[in-house]
Amino acid sequence: MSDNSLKYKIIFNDLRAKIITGYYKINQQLPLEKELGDRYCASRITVKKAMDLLVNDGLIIKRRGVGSFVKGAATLAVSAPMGSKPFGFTASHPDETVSSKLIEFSVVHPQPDTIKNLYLEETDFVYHFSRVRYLDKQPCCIEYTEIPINIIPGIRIDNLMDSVYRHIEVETHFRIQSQHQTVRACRANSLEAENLHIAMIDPIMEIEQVTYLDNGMPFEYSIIHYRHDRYEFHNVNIAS
Amino acid sequence: MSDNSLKYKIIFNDLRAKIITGYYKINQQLPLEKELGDRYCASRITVKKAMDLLVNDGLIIKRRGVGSFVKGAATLAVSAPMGSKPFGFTASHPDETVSSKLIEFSVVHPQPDTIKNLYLEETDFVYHFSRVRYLDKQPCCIEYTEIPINIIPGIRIDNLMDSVYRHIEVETHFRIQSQHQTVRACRANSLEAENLHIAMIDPIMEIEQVTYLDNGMPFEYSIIHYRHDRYEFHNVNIAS
DNA sequence: CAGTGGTCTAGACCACTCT
DNA sequence: GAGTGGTCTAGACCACTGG
Repeated sequence: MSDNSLKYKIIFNDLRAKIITGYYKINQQLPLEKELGDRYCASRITVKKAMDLLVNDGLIIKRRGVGSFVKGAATLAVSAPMGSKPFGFTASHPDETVSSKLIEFSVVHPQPDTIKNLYLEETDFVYHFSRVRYLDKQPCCIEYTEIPINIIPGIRIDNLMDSVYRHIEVETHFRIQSQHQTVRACRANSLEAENLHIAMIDPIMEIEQVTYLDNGMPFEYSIIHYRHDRYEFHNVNIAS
Repeated sequence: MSDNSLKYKIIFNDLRAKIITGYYKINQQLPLEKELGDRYCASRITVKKAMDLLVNDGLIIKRRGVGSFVKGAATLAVSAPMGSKPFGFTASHPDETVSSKLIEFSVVHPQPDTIKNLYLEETDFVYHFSRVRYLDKQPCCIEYTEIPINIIPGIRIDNLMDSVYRHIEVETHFRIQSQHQTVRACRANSLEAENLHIAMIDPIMEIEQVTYLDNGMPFEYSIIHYRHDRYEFHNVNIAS
């Protein structure tokens, strides 16, 4: 999966590292596509593909007739090395200690929002669970999740104390391919106030998300409520 | 600008419209890249480029050895037609009546966050203004903005009642090229509570953003506070 | 005018899925 | 084995920038 020996990924990762570490400085011009092609023994098209990915991540801009330049916000931009895009709470925090407290775990019929987003029937069954998630012992968010038992069978309590996504990728031959998210602000309820150690008037960042397997099937509907001081969402928009 | 006679944009827009209108239904297989190439008189590479853009927008998935399929969340996905990516409040709400109330407008030295994000000196001058923004007369958000006078000269009060971005694209030869955003939840202050017609305990969606011209220069630092019930943020993540 | 990146093609080969 | 999409190339032409 995600083979990093591909030329365009090698070039992307190499240029990305040189930008982030400051080898290429802000506003500095990058080598020309043709020259990078020679350097990496790649065609101009392959170099262009790698550099277009850097544009999408907000690290560089390209100006026709002029050249390519490191963007001002390069070090702040949302950019991960190719082949290591993280999905899920555990994978998103590799440098911190992730722990969980299980609030609820049952098998029930799906909620209306789950039915709608995962294309289920009222009579289907789903794993229904909620967890408080901690980073280095500090409460960070509460997740409310439903996963159909037909798609991902065999979830047990010990999976919930660890990473559910890891269980899925290990126990099935599927990979997690994509995630659609909606971000909102809302207020905490009493359960959240107690478990996240906040006041009920404190704001909450709500993420509503549907996660997809690599066969195109949506397998998870989840609402995540973050402490507002433990989460922010980064985004880059590029004109078409 | 953004020439829509390009083949890959035509193909992207056409397929996108057919997915959104339901001509291609959820989970339905799209025609093969080769067949679409014949149909649009384009090479397979050009068709692939258009379809990869659909993947990025969350409208389809591609499975090697199998084909391409309309994604479940296709109609909910974040996708705009090529050549019409909107930047700014006015352009993002073409179907509603946008109006503004000016709270403050002055020329001052930049705030520390502006200095840091736009690479200014303490001794530079910026336009400093804040506006309440209304959709169909309903208060929606407050924007707090600073723009260096050296980069975009000639902003006047009547520009602030309209779209500042439109003023920039009309009065300068620059285009707005990209925007880096950070999204958070926070609480309203008394000014916001009064102007947005909400309570001080109500949550707020905060967008902190830096906007770039097509020469790579950041020209605007802005904080936008939205009513939590008038804004949500959509996002699609694709594994690399 | 020379030189940049943008688009597009034809063709090749590979990795993968399904039967 | 047949057929899909993924990667990569060499080469062409175009649009744009700057001197």
